[in-house]
Amino acid sequence: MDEQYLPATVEREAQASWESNGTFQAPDDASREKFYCLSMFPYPSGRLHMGHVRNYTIGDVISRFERMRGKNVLQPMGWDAFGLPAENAAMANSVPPAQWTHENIAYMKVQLQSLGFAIDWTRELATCHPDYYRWNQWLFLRMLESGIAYKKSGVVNWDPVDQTVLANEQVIDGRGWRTGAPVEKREIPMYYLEITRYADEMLDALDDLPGWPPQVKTMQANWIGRSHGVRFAFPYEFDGEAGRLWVFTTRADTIMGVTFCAVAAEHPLAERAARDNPELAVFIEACKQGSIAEADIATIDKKGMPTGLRVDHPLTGEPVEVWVGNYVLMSYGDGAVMAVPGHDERDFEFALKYDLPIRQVIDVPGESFSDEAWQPWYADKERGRCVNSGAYDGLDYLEAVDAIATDLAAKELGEKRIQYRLRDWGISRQRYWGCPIPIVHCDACGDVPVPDDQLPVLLPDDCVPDGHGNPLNKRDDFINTSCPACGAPARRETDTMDTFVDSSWYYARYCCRDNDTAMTDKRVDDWMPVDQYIGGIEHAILHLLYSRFWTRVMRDSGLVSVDEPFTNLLTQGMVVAETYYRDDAGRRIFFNPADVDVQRDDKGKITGALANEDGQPVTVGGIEKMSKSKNNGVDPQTLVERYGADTVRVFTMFAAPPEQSLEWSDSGVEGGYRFLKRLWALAAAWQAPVVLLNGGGEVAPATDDAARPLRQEIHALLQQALHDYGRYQFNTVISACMKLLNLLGGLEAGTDDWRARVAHEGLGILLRLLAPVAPHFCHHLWRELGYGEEILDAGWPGVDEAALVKDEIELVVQVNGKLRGQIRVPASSDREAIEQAARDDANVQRFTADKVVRKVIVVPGRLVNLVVTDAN
RNA sequence: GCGGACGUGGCGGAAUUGGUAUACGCGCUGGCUUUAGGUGCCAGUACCUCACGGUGUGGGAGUUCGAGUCUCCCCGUCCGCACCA
Repeated sequence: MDEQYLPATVEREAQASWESNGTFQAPDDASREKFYCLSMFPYPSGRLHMGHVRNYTIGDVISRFERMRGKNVLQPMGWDAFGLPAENAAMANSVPPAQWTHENIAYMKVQLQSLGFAIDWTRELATCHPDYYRWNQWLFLRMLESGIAYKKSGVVNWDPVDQTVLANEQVIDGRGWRTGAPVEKREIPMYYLEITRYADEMLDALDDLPGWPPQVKTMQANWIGRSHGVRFAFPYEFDGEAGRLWVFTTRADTIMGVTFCAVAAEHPLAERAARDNPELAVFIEACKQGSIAEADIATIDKKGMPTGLRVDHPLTGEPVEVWVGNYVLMSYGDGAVMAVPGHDERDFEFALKYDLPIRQVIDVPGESFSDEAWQPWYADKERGRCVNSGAYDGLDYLEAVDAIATDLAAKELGEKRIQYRLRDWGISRQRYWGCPIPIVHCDACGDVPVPDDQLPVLLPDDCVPDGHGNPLNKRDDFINTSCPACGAPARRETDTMDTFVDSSWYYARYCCRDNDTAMTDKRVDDWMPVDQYIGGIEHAILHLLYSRFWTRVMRDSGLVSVDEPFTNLLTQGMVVAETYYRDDAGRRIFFNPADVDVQRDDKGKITGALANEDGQPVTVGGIEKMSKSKNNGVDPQTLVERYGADTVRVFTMFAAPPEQSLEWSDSGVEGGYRFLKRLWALAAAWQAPVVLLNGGGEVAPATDDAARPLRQEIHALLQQALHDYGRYQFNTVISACMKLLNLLGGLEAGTDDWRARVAHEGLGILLRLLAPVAPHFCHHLWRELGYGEEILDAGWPGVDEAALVKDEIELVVQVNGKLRGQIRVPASSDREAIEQAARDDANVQRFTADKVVRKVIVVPGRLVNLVVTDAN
């Protein structure tokens, strides 16, 4: 074998071998134990970034690990190929999004292959392909039939200059990103999916997902936001016209503290009041400025204006002023809220600002009410009792809510109600590069679904967006069609679907990608659910919730038999790196980490950095997520070319556990490379004796006494590595591999038989442990040293329990919890013997001599703690 | 604003889940090898102290024989918020 580790050669050969043997094609064989390992598919943005490399390396390590444990592993890959960036690139380069997307896919596929991922490429799919998106359309039509899909008006960001709908991302500080014009909210008709129909089921099912991180489940539960409360109405009569202002509250017990109501700017009452109140009309118009993003709405200055209208308190009949509030959302509940400034912080601030009355109606133990000192204390449901509330005085939360709901119901003005924060999913996008919504608009028949036999509605692939609306609207060949119902000339819907639709079921399609007559088939049930799903924490809510919803819709349509798509979920951390910059005439210029030289003091502490181009200092700007704007990204391609894929994989897995953020470090990569080179050198040095042993059939482990301590350590490290593989903590797996190498490093394998056997056993274990992480490297050495043909099929190493047995154990001795000594005792020692040995230790006696031992704690295998006090 | 995380040497991180804090790697210091080296190898490296010993896991309190780990309060950083994917 080569004395030198040449990654390019090793990796080329290994990849060619896997390719020609079809090693990673997962057979549809339901008789074998399956493992479906899935990483979130990439958006084909152009080149792989380190976040992709990390995501797919984690998935690949798990796939190879499960395969070596004997499972039939499916690891597919595809492309989330519709989306906004392709339209932006089209505008910048005058290239159709389709062409740009396909070129990116071709390039990134080569990159993925160069990293040696164990992917079954025969199942590759792209969501922009008609074979895929036709099933989006087909299932959408089923949802229309079942009523899950429906049409209603929704609010979008509108750029009045470009006359186009903007994504939240395209709104910067309330203005359109290209025009700088203040963005307006505009209502348009859209299609919605009734995800709220599954709100209860999806919420309750979270308890049955033990393989999901608790924080993700908490986030989903909060997002669904099931709350128990009362929906009730304030009756009114204006100019002889009677009506009801409906609101929802979870704090019906505070209803007697209502001092005003607030409605959204789009609320009918606001519009009515504005008819003869120009000032209010101006205010309402102002409220309609700005983006629809909830984060923006929630952080704006809370402003309001009185409508001059008064409604009646449903229980007391007192008049209650109605205000318009810019913080009230029309899309949530009924677009109106009751305000109880005495017991709600936001209402309290609003009341102070506009000098509205504040009334205490809940007793707050230990707090006294006064206008100056009152802190709006959101009375604890367990403790607060009603005061100043007439008939409800003295009732606790539950009693008060019951009594008030009963009284409201008697007047037919309200009832208890369960409400969700979750809103139905609006899927219409006024964009070109997406899946067409299969609807035809006919003057006579209205909105007519496209019949199944006319699917797919093909998206023209040669449009070039120009930033002024959806280019499909200018494509007569797309728009003009005939009505499927009456045959008259009609127009196609030009809205496309949210790209979250595409990503809501791709995991199922991998299982039956070649089926051109049905969305799913039996093979989907054989592979599903996904055993391990891996992706960024940023998808914790939306993508995962939509996928859980879509799976249930498919289940209820008889397309899959599972309830949940993903049994286990791993949310990987971000890839971050140091930033470097200079401020130049008000502009901040960022330097790539590869283009600066870091300065350190004698202790290795960073003192500054110099730019390579001119040797002048740059500012060290802190650790940030790798991004184009901060120019702190590292190109995986360059690294693979310099060090090989295995080194990149080793570093990526070693630098941090999968869930934590991973900080980039050039010297850390060097460390990974050094490790592989040292291991290679060891294998080269041991080649002769190991190959000799492997040539003679089954190799028995060394039984000599001299081998015992080494074998004990080898198997202890193996045990730790197996434990950490089991919990997917790969950084400590690699740590164990490094320790194994350090341990084996001093062994002269060629000098006698027991050393050769220990070397053979240790190296065999090490190569298999490392194989999922550095697959090309281990594949190569496994063959070179004669262990066998394919390390993937070599079987997973197991701990030799007999080798772990120790004659003597070490224990530490504490006195009052402080470390005072170490003792060695026979492993068979009982509690008394251990305690006596601890008391006898010379250094321990220094600290116990003039004290009284009150208590002795013996933790087997770990420590002895002597609790002492002064003699008196 | 709401929701969810995180905080340990100069740095990334470890701590078998309440039991020796800092494993492994990087960096740094010193030495050896090499024609040379940005290669390789060896040793040292939390802080204070000559030492005995003491201190130390963002800050403050608490539970415990024992807390990085559990509880409460505070500070800081990061992620998501429905049209980025």
